[in-house]
Amino acid sequence: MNQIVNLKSLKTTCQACSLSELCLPRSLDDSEMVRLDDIVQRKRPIKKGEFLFQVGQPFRSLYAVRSGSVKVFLPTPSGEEQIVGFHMPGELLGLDAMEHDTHSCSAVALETTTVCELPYQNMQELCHQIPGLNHQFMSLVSKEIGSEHEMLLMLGKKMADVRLAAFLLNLSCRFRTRGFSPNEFNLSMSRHDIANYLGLAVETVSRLFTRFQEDGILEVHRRLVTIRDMSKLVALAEYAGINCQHIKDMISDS
Amino acid sequence: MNQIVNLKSLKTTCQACSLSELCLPRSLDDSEMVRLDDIVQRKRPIKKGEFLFQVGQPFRSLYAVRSGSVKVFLPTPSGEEQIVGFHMPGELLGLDAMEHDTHSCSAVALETTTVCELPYQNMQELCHQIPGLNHQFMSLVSKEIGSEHEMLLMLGKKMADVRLAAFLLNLSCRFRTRGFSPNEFNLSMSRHDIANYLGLAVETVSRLFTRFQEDGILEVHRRLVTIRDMSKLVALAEYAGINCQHIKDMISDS
DNA sequence: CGGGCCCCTTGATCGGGATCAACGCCCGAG
DNA sequence: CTCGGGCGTTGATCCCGATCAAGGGGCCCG
Repeated sequence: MNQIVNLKSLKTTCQACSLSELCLPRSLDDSEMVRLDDIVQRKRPIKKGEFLFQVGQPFRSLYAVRSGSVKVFLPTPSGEEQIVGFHMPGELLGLDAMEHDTHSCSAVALETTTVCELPYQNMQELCHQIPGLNHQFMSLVSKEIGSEHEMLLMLGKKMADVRLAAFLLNLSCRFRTRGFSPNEFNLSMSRHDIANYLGLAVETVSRLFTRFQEDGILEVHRRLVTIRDMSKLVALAEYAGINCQHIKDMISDS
Repeated sequence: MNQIVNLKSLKTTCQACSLSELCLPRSLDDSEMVRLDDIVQRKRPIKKGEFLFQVGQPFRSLYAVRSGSVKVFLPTPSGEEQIVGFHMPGELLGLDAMEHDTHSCSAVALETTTVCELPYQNMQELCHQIPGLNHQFMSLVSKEIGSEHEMLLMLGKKMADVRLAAFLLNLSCRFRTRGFSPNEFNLSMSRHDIANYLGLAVETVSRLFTRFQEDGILEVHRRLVTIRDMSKLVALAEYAGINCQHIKDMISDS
C-alpha cells in the first residue's frame, strides 16, 4: 500500500511538471500531453558519476533532465575528454545519436539526477501525430545547434576571462529561467570540468575566479557562486558577442 | 523556344540529381521523390560573395547546396566573424534558425553556387506525410550536431597542426564522397577563412602549409592542394581523436 | 597592358595561458 | 580521531601561436 503511494509520487506527469514550459510539452493541449506522458518512462534517480549513456551504445531513447544535471562529453582514444555541454532540468540529451543509431558521446550525472526517457521510436510516432510536438522538438534541436555555434565562437576567438564570464552568465540565465536565483547558485561541475569545457587549464580558471573576486564581480566559496556585480560580468561577456540585452533588461527592471 | 529548353535544363529533378544519396531524397521511392521535387525551388546561381541569408532575417526556407560551396558564420558586434562551417553539395543549411524563426547566422557563397530552396512550411508538411523523409532530415540534423561536437574538441584541445590536418582530411573525405579526387582538390575558401574557422591566425595557417610541404605531406599551389602522404596526414589528425578508420581502409584498398 | 588591391608568405617579437611544482583544505573512510 | 586522496589555489617558468612588420605575386579592373 505504502509502495503504491511512493510509485505515484515518482510518477509525476508532464501536466504536473514545472518544467513543461521549457521542455517538450510546451504548447501541447491536455489530451496531447497525456499521450506524451504515456510514452515517457521516468527512471529511478541516477547517482553522481553514473552514466546515462556511453559512446558506442545503441541509440534507443532521448532523455530529458528532470532534476540534477548532466555533463556530455566526447572521449578521445588518448583517454582525455572534451565536454560539449552541461544539461539542466528541461533540456534534451542524445540528439547527436540520431544519425547512426549509436551514441557518439557519453553522458554522466554530475549529482543525483532524474531523467525522463523518451523511446525514440515512440517519439517519432507521436511527433507524426502531434505537429505541435514535432515543432517543439525541432525548436529544441535548433536551439542546441545555435548554442553550439556560440560555443565555437568562444573557443575560436575569445580571451579566457571572457569565456568564463559568458559561461557564468549563461548559467545565471538558465537558473533564472528555472525559478532559481540568478545571482547565487551552486556549480554542479568541478573546476576541472569548467576548464575542460571552456578549453582552458584548471589553473587558469582558478586564477580567474580569484581575479573576479578581487575585482568585486563575484564572491566564490567552493562551488557556491554569488554574482556581486552583474553589469561588470555582462560588460566582460559582451566581448563574446553574446547578446546580453535580456540580462540588461532584467538588471534595469530590478 | 530556346528559353524553354534552358529552363528545363535548369530544372533538374531530385531523381536526376547525383547528390540524392547524400541529400534529403535518400531512401525515398520515386513517387515520394516527385513530391519532394514539387516543393523544391531551384534558384538562379548566386555569385561569389553574395548572401544566401543573413543573421536577423526571417526564416522561411532551408537550403541544400547543389553546386559550389558556402560559408556560414556568426558576425559579432565588433565586426569580426566566426565561421562555423563550410558547406558542400548535398549539405543542408539554416537548421539553426528553426528555434526563433530568425536566422542566427549568415551564409555567403565562396564561389558561384546553386542551391535548392526548401520552404520550411512545405518541408514540415511533407515530412509529416513521408516518414522516410522525416527520418533522413533528422539524420542530417544529427550529423550537423555531431560534426560541431568534433569541432568543439578541435578548438578546445588540439594543436594548430592537428587542426589543419583534420580539416584537410575532412575535406578530402567529403570530396571523395562526392565523386572527386580525395588526393587533389581546390580549396574554395581563403587562408583567412581557414584560419578563422580553425581558431588560428592567417600567418599560422600559412606557415603550416609550408611545413606540411617541407615534410612531404602536401603539395600546395595557391588553392590547389595535393595530398602526397595520406598516412602522415592521418597520423597527425588521429591526435584529434577523430575516427580515421575509414580513411585507413581506403588507403589499404588502393 | 599597366596599376592597384588583395591574398599569401616569411621573419621578428611578444604575450596569454599551458605546464610544472608545491601546498592547503575539505571530506569521506577506517 | 587520523589518515589519505581528490579538489582547488598559488607561484614560477616556458612555449605555442598571436601580433607586428614587410614584401612578393596573381588577378581583376580600367
